[in-house]
This record gives sequence, structure tokens and C-alpha cells, in this order.
Amino acid sequence: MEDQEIRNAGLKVTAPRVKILELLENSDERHVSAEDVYKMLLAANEDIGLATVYRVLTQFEEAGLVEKHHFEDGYSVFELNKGKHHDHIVCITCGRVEEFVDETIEQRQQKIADELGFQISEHDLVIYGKCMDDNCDRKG
Amino acid sequence: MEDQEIRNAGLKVTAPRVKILELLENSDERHVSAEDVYKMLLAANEDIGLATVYRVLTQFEEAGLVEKHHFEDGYSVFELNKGKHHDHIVCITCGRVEEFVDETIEQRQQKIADELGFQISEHDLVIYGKCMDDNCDRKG
DNA sequence: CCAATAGATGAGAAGCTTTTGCATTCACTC
DNA sequence: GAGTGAATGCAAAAGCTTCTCATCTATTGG
Ligand SMILES: [Mn+2]
Ligand SMILES: [Mn+2]
Ligand SMILES: [Zn+2]
Ligand SMILES: [Zn+2]
Repeated sequence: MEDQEIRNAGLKVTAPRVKILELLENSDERHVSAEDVYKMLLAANEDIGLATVYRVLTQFEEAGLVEKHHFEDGYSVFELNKGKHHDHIVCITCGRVEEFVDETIEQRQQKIADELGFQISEHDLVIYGKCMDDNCDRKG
Repeated sequence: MEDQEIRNAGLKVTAPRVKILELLENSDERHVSAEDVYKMLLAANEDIGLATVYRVLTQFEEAGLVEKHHFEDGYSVFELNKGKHHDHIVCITCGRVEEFVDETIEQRQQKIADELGFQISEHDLVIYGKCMDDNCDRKG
């Protein structure tokens, strides 16, 4: 299970790491902040410090288990790396996050980078807008 | 000159605001951080506090004189609003920033938002890569 | 199974960018 | 020119993230 993924990442199999990975795998929310993770751990009566949450998430990111994004809000959000690249659209009212992939956009970016003489290492595309979810206005 | 732009923004014409606006208009670097602006002011022997720089840039942004971006680095960068939307490609080695516009990408984003039921308010697309500038490796 | 050790952890301090509180100063109106 | 609400500088504080350090633990190999 999680143990092997952690070991493969060159990390010791410790309770915090296992719990955090489990949590990411089972959470309803794919996109969570370090604080979110910390609070979920508290709610689950796990005695894990916030510093450890940050450390572990960073290590997971370095190991490619997790991806980190900046949805302009002043903090980072993490999600399990599911192998295939995607971009995000975020509701400015309720915070809902949807994912999408658009091959045309990907190709165009490559073209632009070529023309400007850049070798792409990564990119961030986030669309912000208001969603039509039924309880959009009711959420935080 | 600048005075009128400031007045039109509903702000009093004060030395800090005029200096900052001049600086943004004359700087070689289009994309500058608050700290950059502050240092430039210091270099020009202007006695303006960093808090004021932040306040003024924020007011300029609210007035539409300036745009604020987050090139993932932990701080914000500002640029004079030149009216037409564009996206950015940033060199991860030397920090050079190039601008581009791609109608196809813009349209595709609209399509995606439509399909997912979002009304776009804005978007951020930043491509990161290594540039082929002659002194790319020599810069900070 | 145990001892040795490199690595991991929690708590709090510290770091960085950005914001805020407040006393003082200033721009604009009459 | 006086009056007033806005603007400023400084220092303090906030908010997120990282670091320090003393303590603890997973792993290894004897
Ligand atoms: Mn995602
Ligand atoms: Mn720009
Ligand atoms: Zn919504
Ligand atoms: Zn470069």
C-alpha cells in the first residue's frame, strides 16, 4: 500500500507520512492546503505538527507523489500526482476547483515558447470565474 | 502628465504617487516587485516607505492603472496596464519575462469555461522555461 | 533481538512578503 | 490661509512557510 510508495521515494515509513498519504488518497477534496491537511489530521486525532505536514508535502512533491499549485490566494494547494498533466478552473465564489486538459492550448504554448526561444520546464494556467453550482453562493 | 491619471483615479496627487507612476513609466523592467520599486526610489533618493509603495501600487491596481501578477516566487510583480491583455513566459534562470498573446488559447479557455459552466472573470497563464538569451546564465 | 545511526518529528522561533495602527503631515476646498 | 479628510512613514503585526534544535524512531546489520 502506501508504505511502498513512501519507501520508493527514499523516505522512511513513518506514521505522519503514511497518514498524510492516506488522507490525500481518501479525501473528498483533491486540492488541499497544508493547513487543510493539518486540520484533517487533528480531526482524526493524529498528533502531527504543522511543520511536519509542510515537510512531508514538500518531500512528496520532490518525489513526484504530489503536485503543488498556487491559486492566487496567498497559500499553496497540493494534490496527488495522477500522472497526466491538467490545468484548473477555480470558482471565485465557492472555491470549487475543476480540472481540464486541452491539447490545443498545450500545443500553442509549445509553439509560443519555440518562437520566443524558451525551453519549457512547466506552465501554470488557472482560469478564475463564477460557477453555476447549486450551492455556490452558500459555501465559504 | 501623471498628475491627471492620478486625479482621475480619485486619488490625491502626492509626491509618492507621482514618483511611483513615473518610475513605472520609465523603468527598463516592465515587471517589477514592490521591493524593486522601493529600491529604485531609494536609489533616486526619494524618502518613501515600503508600506506606501504597497499602498500606492494596490490603489493603482484598483484604479486599473496597474496590473499585478504572481510568478511563483513568493512575491507579486506589477506592471503598467497597457490596455490589452497578454500572458507571460518567464525564464527560470535569468528571470527575463516575455509577453505574448494567443487568440487560440483565449478562445479555448472560453470554450472550456462554457462547457464547465463557469463565467470567466480572469485567468493567469505563465509558462516557465529556460531562455536562450546570451547572458542568461550570467544574470541573477 | 539489539545497538548504532542516519533520519524524522514536534514545538516554537524565525523568515518573508504584505498589511495595519497610529501619530503626524499634507492636498484640496472654500 | 484655515479646516478637514486623506495620505504618509514607521513600527508592529499578520499570514504562510521554513528552520532550529532537542528528542525520538525506522532501518540495518551484527
Ligand atoms: Mn488538479
Ligand atoms: Mn506583462
Ligand atoms: Zn462556485
Ligand atoms: Zn534566461
